[in-house]
Amino acid sequence: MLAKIKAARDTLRKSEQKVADVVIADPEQSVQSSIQAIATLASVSEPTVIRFCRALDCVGFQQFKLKLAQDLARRGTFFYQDVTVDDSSKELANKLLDGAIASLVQIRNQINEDQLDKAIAMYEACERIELYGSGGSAVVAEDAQLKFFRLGKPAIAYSDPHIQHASAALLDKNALVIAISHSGRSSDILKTVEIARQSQAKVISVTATRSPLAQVSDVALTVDVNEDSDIFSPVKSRLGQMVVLDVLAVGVAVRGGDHMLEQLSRARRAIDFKFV
Amino acid sequence: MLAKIKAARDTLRKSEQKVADVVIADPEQSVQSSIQAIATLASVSEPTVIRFCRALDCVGFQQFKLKLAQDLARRGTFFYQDVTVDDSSKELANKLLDGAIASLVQIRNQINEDQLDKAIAMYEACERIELYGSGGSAVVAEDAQLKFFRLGKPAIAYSDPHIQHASAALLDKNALVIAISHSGRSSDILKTVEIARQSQAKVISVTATRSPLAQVSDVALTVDVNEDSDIFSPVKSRLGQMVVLDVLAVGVAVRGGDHMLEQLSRARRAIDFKFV
DNA sequence: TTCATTATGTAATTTTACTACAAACTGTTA
DNA sequence: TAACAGTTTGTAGTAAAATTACATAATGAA
Repeated sequence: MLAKIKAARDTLRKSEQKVADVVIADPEQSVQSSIQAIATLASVSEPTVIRFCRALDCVGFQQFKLKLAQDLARRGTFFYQDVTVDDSSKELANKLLDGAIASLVQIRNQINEDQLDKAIAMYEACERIELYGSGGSAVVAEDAQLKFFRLGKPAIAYSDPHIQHASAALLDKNALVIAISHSGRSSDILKTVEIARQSQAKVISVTATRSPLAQVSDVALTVDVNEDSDIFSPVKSRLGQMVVLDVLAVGVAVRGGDHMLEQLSRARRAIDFKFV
Repeated sequence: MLAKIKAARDTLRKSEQKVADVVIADPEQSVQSSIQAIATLASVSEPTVIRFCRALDCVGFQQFKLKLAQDLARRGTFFYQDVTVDDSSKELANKLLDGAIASLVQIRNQINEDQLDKAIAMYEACERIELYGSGGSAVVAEDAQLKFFRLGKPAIAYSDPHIQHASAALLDKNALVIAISHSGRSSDILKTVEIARQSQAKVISVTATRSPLAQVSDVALTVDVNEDSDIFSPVKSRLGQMVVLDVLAVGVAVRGGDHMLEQLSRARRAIDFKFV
C-alpha cells in the first residue's frame, strides 16, 4: 500500500499529492487520524482525502486506513535494508532475500481481484497472445510465453521495439497483448500499445499503478515495488511481474477445469524432464 | 489481539462474550464491519460492543479494528497450499504468492556462505563469463547476463545446447561458466559443463543440492524449492535462481567497494530510464 | 424483600465519512 | 485574448457511524 502510494504519487492530482506526502511522511500517524486531521495537515479539503483513497482503489477512507494499517503491520517481518560494504556475504544474502520477500508480500496484498478476473476473461475470449517487454522485462515476457503457450493458444514474445511495432500493427480484435514494463513510462512500449489498440487488439499491462501504460490498457495488473535498494536492474519488480503472470496463467488454467490442470501437469513433467 | 480476545473471553461479561464469539468466528468480516453490524450479529446493543473494545484496552472501536486488522495481517504468513478449481482469483493469487514467498524464505535459510564467498572470488579471478541455461533456465541466464555485464567483464548467455557445447569448447582457464538448471540432471547441461571443464574453465552451478550438476561444479549455489504445487514451469525455482544470482552479482559489486556501487547505481538509472 | 451493585439497553449527541454541487482553475480553439 | 469545455478543488449539506449520558434491568447480599 505504501509502495503503491509512492508509485502513484506522481500521477495524482496536485492536492492529492499533498495528501500522499502527508501519509508517506508519517504513515503510523495517518493510520490513527480522521479524514479531517489529514485534510488539515495536507491543507486540502476533506473530499480530496477521500478522492485520494479512491485513486488508490479503495472504496473509502476506512478501507484505506485498514489496508495501510495492515501494510505497516507486515513490514518489520521482512524489510528492506541497504547493503553496505562491510556486510559479510551471509548478511548480504539475507538483506537481499528479505527485500525480495518483502516485495512479494507487498504484491500479495495489492492484488486487484477485479482486474485479474477481467484479464482471465480476456484470455478466454482471445485467439492469440503477444507479449511485449524490453530490456529487463524481455526476460519476463519470455518466461510468460513459456507458460502461455501451454494453455492452448499461440503465444509469442518480442523484445525488440521495432518488431513489436510491426507486429502490433498486424493484430486484430481477436489478439491479446500483454505489455510488460516496470515503470510503464517507456515511450517504446507506449507506442507499441497505441498501435496495438489501433489494430483493435485487447491490452493487458503488467506495470506500476496508474502509470501511463496502466492507463492506456484495458486491464492493468499492477506491480509496485520499492526499488530503492536495488543496485542493478530491478530484480524485485522482475520477480513480481513473473509471479503476477504466473497467477494469470494458473487462473486461466483453473477456469479451464480439472481436465486442463491435469493435462498441464502431464505436459510439465514431460517438458521439464528434458529441458530444465 | 485475536489471542488476547480468546484469552480474555471468559473474564468478560455475558453480552461482551457474545461479541467476542462473533469476532472470533470471523475476524476478517469483523474488521470490515461497523459497530452496528457487529452488535446485530451478536444480538447486543452498540455500547456493549464499545465496552468490549475498552475491555481489551482499546480506546474505542476504531482502534480495536485497527489492531485486529494488523493482527490478521501478521498471522498465518505464507505456506504452500494447493490451488483448487473453486478458488476465487483472490484466493488463487494469495496461494501462489504465498508459495513463492515461502520458497524464498526457504532459500534464505539455506544460503551457503562458504560457497557464495568462493563464487565471488571466482568472479574476481576470471576474465569473462558464460551463462548456460535452457528452457526455463534460459530466462534466468539472460537476466543474469544483464546484471553481470555491468560489472565490467564480458558476459554472455546461451540457451541452445549445441551452441553451449561449441562455446564451452573454446573456453580457457580464465573463463567462468555459470550453469543454471532446476533439476541439475539434464544431460545437455551436464555435457556442456564437462566440455567446459576440459577447457579448464571454472564452473559455478545454480541448481538443486547434490544434483549431478552440483557435483561436477567447482562451486554450487543451491536452490531447493518445493515444486509440487507448480502447475507450469517451476516459477519458484526460477525466482530463487534469479535472486541467488542477484546476490552473487551484488556481492561482487560490494567487494568492488563504494566506488563500484556508485558507478553501478548511476548506470542503472541511465539504463532503466530508457529500457524498463 | 429491599437495597446496592453491576450489567445492559435506549436515546440523544457528537464526530466522522461521504455526496452533491458550485466555484476555480487549466488548457484549447476561434 | 475571449470564450469554452473539461478538469480539479472546495463548500455546504447529509447520512451514518461512534460515542456519551442516562435509564432500566438483572444480580446478589443482608
